[in-house]
Amino acid sequence: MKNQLPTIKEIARELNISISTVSRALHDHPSIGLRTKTRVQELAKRLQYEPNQTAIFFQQGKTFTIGVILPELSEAFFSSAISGIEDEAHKSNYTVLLGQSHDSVDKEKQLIETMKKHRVDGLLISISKNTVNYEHFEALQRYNIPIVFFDRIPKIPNIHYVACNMINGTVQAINYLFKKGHRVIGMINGPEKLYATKERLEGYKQAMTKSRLKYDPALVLNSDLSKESVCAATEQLLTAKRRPTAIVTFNDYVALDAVQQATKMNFVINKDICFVSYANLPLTNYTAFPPLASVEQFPYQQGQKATSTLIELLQQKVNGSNEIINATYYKIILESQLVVHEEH
Amino acid sequence: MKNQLPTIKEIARELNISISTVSRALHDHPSIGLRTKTRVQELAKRLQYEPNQTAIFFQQGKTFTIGVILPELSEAFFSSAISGIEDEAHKSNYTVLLGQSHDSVDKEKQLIETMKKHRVDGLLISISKNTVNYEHFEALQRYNIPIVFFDRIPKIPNIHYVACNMINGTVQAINYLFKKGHRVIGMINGPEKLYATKERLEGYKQAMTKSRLKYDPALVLNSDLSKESVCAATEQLLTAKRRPTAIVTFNDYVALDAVQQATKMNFVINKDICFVSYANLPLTNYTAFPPLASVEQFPYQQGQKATSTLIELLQQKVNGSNEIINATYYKIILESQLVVHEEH
DNA sequence: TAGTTTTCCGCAAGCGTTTGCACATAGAAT
DNA sequence: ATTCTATGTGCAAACGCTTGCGGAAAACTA
Repeated sequence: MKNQLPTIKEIARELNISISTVSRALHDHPSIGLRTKTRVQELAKRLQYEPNQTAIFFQQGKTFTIGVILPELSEAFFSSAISGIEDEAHKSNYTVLLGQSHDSVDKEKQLIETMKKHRVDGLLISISKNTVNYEHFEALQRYNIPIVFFDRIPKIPNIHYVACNMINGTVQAINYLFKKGHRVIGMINGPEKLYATKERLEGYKQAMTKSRLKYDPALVLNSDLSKESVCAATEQLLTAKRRPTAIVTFNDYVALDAVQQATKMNFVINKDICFVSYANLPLTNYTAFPPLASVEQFPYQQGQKATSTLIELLQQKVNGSNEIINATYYKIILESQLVVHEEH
Repeated sequence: MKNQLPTIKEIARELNISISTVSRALHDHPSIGLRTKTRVQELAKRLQYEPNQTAIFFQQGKTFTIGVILPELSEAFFSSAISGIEDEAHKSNYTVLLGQSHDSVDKEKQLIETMKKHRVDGLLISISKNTVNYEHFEALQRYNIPIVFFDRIPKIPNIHYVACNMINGTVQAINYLFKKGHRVIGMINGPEKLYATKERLEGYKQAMTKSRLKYDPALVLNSDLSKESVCAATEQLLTAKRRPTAIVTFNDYVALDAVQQATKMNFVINKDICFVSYANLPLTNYTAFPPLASVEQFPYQQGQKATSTLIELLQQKVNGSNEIINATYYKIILESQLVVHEEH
């Protein structure tokens, strides 16, 4: 009752042929006669033979597995992204090995070790927001494991990445508000060091100058995204002498907190003060005062694109001569897009 | 410039000892002299040697990988669950291979094939809501791959599972409403065939009879969770001659849709009509009229528990005599819990 | 000193597959 | 009949590692 799974060896024995013939027959190799080919295939089916992938992985030095490291699975953005990743990987018969860093650098390093051990063919990474040191990524070069970063990308030169251009989306957001007559527009931005924060600020500046409103630094506040800091920022903006009539917030959650705070301060939403944000989460359909518009960042598509890029990279590695120093790096920018919710 | 990774073979050659000695030295095997042990370990470190896991996987017939199949990663419940799974697996040095079925039976079958190919040690599954046939799970028995189902569990006898008892939570919900003075309590339930639906109904009946309110089938409506069907159900309940003053809804999203519909019909929420639901999503903090209370189902904990159970099962397989017919099946029930939001 | 134990290490098999190469058998061409 | 080409098939090595077993050298016992 060993219940051992059948191997090509058994098939070979039972048919009195060599294992190499069996292997080739199973792969439809041209140099195998039709007779034996069918005999083998039929017995294989009867025995419910399935190749032992671990043996093949080992033998081929390839696992058809891509590792994914991201900060937090339960965040809507990332769960959409991983969804796109998984779907895209599955199309090309790759599987997804998963790890979340919980925004901890240590965990991130550990995960990279694990991925390395598991000999993933490639890696998709969205870095932890505390990561400032990038050696652990570079170490992977030795192993010839390509990485494609997505969304949260490190600031080092020679990397592949997929990201969403927030500048453009921000410009659209400001222009939208401008067209609705707003002239004093505030911004509650994210943590200063984040790339995403910089891009939003950049977009803000561009749009303001283009609209011939001058850029007033007092109207742009950073927050660490906690409820407290958002409320504080909201209060500061709404009590300033140059009070904005509209505020662009770092994401939908920030917008919701800000709306709450503004309401508490007896401002009438969409009359005294309007909000526009990023993310376009489904929940905004249900809130009393959703942001007037949201900049959509297409997490699912980002995930898909990052995955297809990685897989392309992997194909190149197989086909091309091993040692072409691949001097070209993919830097893929998806455009963000303003989605307007209310039409009144 | 082959950039080949070092193997124990190289270490052996360089030190003029056998590979078995190297292997044992690396594993701190007692029968290796301290001298050679340190020599080996130092060279290994210098060469940045790392064992080739795929070789080990193959050799040991074990991958330290657990497969996870669930319907939809971007649903809040499942993204929390996977988060718990990943965290728990990581604690025991297991990795997570991921697949989402998108509630499609075919995809689910494919994924099981993939997982089988990858020789995962065990499987965690939350079945697609369309799955009625369970052969593809049973086929895994042959491979000695244990499965632990979680949350969405199939109706077959001999399985391991982790689930959340919704009966109790439902009873709590009804009692809560009862204490607040409600005597006519409606329910917008989910798709009829779902186990979760049955449990909620069961809890509803129990609580109603216990509170000496008789069970009125007209007050319980099923929905397919789409916005349309929820609105229809809401309308039907609110226009019935025996109109409920409170409604228990299948989950928070349903509650939000129902609230919208009720508002549209000029009912004043929390006065004319109250809502209680399941899930306790964070978004409910932000909505204008969140449900008064929510039954929390602890997805993260469910994920954790399912994972630790599976790992325990895997240990047993290793230790115990191979052929103990393990007649005991884990049937783990977490208790749901009512979380009250408003205190007025 | 001879026998006994302990300490340390190497040999080789085995895990399941793929694949370059040699080789056998057939029929075709000379 | 002899040489030549297809056409099939088998041999054996390789992938990197673990592990049972046997055996040499060193340490100890009497």
